[in-house]
Amino acid sequence: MEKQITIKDIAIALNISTSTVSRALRDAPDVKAETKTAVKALSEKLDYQPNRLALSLLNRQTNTIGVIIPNLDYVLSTMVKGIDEVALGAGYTVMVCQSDESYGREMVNTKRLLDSLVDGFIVSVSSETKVFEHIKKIQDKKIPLVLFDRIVNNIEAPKIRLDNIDGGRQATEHLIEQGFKKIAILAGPENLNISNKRMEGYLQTLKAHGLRADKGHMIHCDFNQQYAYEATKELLASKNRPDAIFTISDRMAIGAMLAIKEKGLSMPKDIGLVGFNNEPIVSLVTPAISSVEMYAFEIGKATAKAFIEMMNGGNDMLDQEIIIKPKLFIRTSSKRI
Amino acid sequence: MEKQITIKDIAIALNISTSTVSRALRDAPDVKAETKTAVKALSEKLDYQPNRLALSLLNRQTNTIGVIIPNLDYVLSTMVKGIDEVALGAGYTVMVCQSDESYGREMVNTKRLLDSLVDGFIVSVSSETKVFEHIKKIQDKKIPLVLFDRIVNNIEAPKIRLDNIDGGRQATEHLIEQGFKKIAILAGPENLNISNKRMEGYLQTLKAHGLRADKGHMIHCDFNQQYAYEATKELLASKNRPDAIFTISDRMAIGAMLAIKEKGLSMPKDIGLVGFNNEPIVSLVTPAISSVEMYAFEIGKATAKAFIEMMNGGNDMLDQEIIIKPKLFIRTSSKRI
DNA sequence: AATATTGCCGATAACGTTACCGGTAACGCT
DNA sequence: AGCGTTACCGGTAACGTTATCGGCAATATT
Repeated sequence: MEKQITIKDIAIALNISTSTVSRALRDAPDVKAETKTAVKALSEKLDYQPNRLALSLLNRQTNTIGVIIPNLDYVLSTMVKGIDEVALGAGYTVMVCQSDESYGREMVNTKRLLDSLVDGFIVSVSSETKVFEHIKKIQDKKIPLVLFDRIVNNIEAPKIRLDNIDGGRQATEHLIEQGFKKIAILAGPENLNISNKRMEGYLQTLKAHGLRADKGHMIHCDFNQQYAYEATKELLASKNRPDAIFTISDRMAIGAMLAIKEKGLSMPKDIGLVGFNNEPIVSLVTPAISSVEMYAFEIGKATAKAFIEMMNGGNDMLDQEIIIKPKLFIRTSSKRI
Repeated sequence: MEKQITIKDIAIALNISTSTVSRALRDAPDVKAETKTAVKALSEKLDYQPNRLALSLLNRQTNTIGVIIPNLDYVLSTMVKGIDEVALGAGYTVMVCQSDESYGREMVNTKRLLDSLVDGFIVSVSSETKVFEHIKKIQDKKIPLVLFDRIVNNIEAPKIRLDNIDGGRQATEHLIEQGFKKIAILAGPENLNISNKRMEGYLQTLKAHGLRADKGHMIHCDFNQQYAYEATKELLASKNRPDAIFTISDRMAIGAMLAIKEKGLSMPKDIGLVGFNNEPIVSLVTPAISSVEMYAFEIGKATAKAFIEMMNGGNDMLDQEIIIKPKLFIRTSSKRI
């Protein structure tokens, strides 16, 4: 709010031109050593900081990345941390905007950042988003875009994501190995890609082992422990009660656990349980819950790296898809043998 | 990256001056209606968006708030959500930078945002920060600053925080009421204000009830469940074993719970436990943990409101301190009667 | 001695926008 | 007819910075 120190101030004080000040500060070869030291000394003394707005206007780049995410839960926070780390190292500042799982908010955020404020976008779409015009608008303006985690298939951009099918496969495979026969799945909203992929892995694995996928054992519910709790209560009350539950998030696993305990059933004897994300919490509850680690921090770092590579002219990356392999951590909740 | 549409393009296309285009777009009174409609139609067609950088350079304001926080845990995420909501409504964009509890990162982030990128700061300092020159620098430049949650006392700025003493008091009072006599406290790093205040409430309450505060029952440890777990193991092994533990965060409470269970002790019979933050998780573990709700979302909203008020010329707010009252939620882990 | 090269620096334009000043034409008033 | 008023619009400067060009000495080259 105070008047900023500018190169003009320094120029006037030293009775030289702003051009020379600018050159001296950037150590250009055609400035007398004497002048350079004088300029540097004074700018140090006045605590001169170049105005990044002016530079951005001139260079048409802000060194800022717009990150749009649906919320700040454990997984996404961790991913953002990874993005942050790499971006900072490469000289970028990160602007994080939460869409709060709302399509409207996502659009508003995109529009705001689009007004020449960011050099590019890193986006994970909200679960509510079904139309992608705002995303395509980014690309129409030829602004670099990288998608991560919750990706959109029919958009041509570098994509960094977990191998969700494999995650679903590992969880299901493990439950089958442990002797569970009637494995239910608690999935997320119906149009949520990551959820559907995990379910795909689940279905593939059941089929591969000649097991039938019971329609009543495939539940879609909101990404939320309360819903998971209620859905599990229903599952446990149904006449074809499952003997294991695979939930596509740890929050949901904990909701399920609550319902299981309430029913007086024990894990893993009566019911096996496997979650997803491998949040720290799963090893702190009793019984500790098996869960699929998705390496969120690594995904974040890989995303930022892909973004930076793209900024450095990697337009050949448009069809690249980096797929991180998950890994199941087996704990008490599902370990029978 | 693509050439942006500017008022110049519109001016040339309509064969008028940029000044007129600018006025037409802003509905200035001295533009012919005919011209206005032509300008608006064309700018609509070309999808013209004003360049915020140019505007910011001109007006010396970016409509951006720099938010600096130590990490993105549950509490801070929730606070950021509150800040976001209010800021967005007031036309501000929020730039969130994590310092990762590191003094160095905090300084770097502050410096970056200071380069004429943000109109003001909303800061929660890292637990590692003991020197506040970077914060004072913000004020030297007369840039609005609001502190929240982890505040710094000897800086004159609006402060929004929880009544941490009262939180510590409520937790301790409750444990005493339930008949616990030897109440230990697991606190955070020694220079962390919020931790010290909660401990102050704890000490005050013990004293008020004529209870002695055992030095060995006051543990400082890192803000982290692993450390809490180990600290609790030691506590339980000591000859003067406490009969209740108050931890200043829920993460620590869960670490403590692990150690208690491992030792084969039961809550609340052998040991009472109270946490802080009231994260959703505490009601999902067994036993459910009593915890002090700190209304993080409200604190976030109040912070952003104070910030905006300050931007609108409220320099009289410099000594204002908004203090949110916490509320203990009693659950099984501490309920004896 | 004439020319070329080098070292150093200043002026200008540009990035996109708006505030401010000024100008022109048409019209109304005396 | 002469003046002021109104409606509308254009030109310029400014925000802070750097790229580009050009200029002027001093030195080096032939």
